[in-house]
Amino acid sequence: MRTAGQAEAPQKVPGNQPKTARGEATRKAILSAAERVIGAKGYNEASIGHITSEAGVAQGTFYIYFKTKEEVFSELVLEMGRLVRHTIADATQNIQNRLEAEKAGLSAFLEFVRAHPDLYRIVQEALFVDPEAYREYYTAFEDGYRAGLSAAEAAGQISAGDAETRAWALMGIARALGEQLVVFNTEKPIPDLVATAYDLIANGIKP
Amino acid sequence: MRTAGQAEAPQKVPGNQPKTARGEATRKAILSAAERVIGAKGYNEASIGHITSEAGVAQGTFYIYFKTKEEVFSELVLEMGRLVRHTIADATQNIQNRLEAEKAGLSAFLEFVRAHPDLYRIVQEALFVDPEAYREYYTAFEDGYRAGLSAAEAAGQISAGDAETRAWALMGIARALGEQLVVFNTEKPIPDLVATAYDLIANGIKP
DNA sequence: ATGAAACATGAATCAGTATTCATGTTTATT
DNA sequence: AATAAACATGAATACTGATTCATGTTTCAT
Repeated sequence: MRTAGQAEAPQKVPGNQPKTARGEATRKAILSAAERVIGAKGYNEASIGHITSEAGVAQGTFYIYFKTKEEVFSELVLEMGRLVRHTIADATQNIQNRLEAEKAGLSAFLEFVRAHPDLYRIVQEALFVDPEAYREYYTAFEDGYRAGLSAAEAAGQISAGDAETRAWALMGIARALGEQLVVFNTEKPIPDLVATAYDLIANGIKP
Repeated sequence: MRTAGQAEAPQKVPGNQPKTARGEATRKAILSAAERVIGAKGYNEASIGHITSEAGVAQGTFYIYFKTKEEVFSELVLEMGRLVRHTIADATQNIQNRLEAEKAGLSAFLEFVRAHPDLYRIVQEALFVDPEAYREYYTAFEDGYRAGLSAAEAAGQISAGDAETRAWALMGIARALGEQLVVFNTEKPIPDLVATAYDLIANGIKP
């Protein structure tokens, strides 16, 4: 475990790591069922019974792999964070110009959100179920974002301005548009959303 | 109703409207206690017992004024919506220039959020507890926002661009900065946040 | 002043559901 | 093929907490 290669937080030990292929598969099935069920019903309405029956295992099996209901939830939030950051990093890593990277990153984020609406809602709910995971999720983002903006400013690719506040504002834009897709089911195609947002981010709205 | 003047939604009948001054006071006490308790602990952790004891009344008294736990929650979300819209409308109504109005509105919003952190968290949680109230909250905002942007565009006060998407993006910025205050407890003074955000909104970040 | 409507009480009900556990079954190693 | 460790089961436990209700108390119109 602790996956050399990525090196994520080494703190808390998971309930139980599977030691055979069968166990591995069962754990994954439960995690994936939890994503769907919690994403759809919310944390409180989603019972262990719902999750295990969706996963096709007995109720007690859940506790072989997770200590508590909250633990599986936290794991989902962490996974969401890793996936999103990875997706965005992939989409932007070869782009030198910051403004172009901004556009590509936003687009990749929105595609991801549309493909994983459950994970999106789970992160929202983390504010109440697991506040620390929630803060970590956004703080990890903000760290990278701010660093990118500072570098771009130093390189003269963007104008001067407080990188931290800008990072939060830009994340807010992405989040709001993601919510359009997942919660409000807008008809607008992602490229249109990205185009409008990009124009706002690059040029502002002054005449 | 699309809000002529005040005229809020007349649809659903509340559990029970008080008919005496005493009842009025008790109902208000419960509602206010609910705001504090639910805001602090979240919907699920906040029990009726917590709320009534915070309000200084017996448990059964709750059900004289509210049919269910969910009903008091929904009422809080509605109240939050009314208050925020009212606050922003007040702060911007005498400002002709759209960009200036944007700045004043954002500032008023952030001050409000700082003064009512509980209400802010309650709206977030509505996505799971009462999704319809959540959508109404943001849709009501968006309606006004979009109309304002369209008018400003027609008047040549801002550049051309899709008003709906812009409205969502700008709301996203406000929301993200509000979260900075309430969830992440930033040290930055509100005027600094507003200044950075305003520069972004007006001019963008291109060099 | 008085009776009916409003309001208030808090103990009892009732249901849901997270978690545990005693008991089997499967897998991997020898 | 035998055995210990892993894995799986689902019924039983244990507890929480929303809602109800039978019984007072207060308010107010007459």
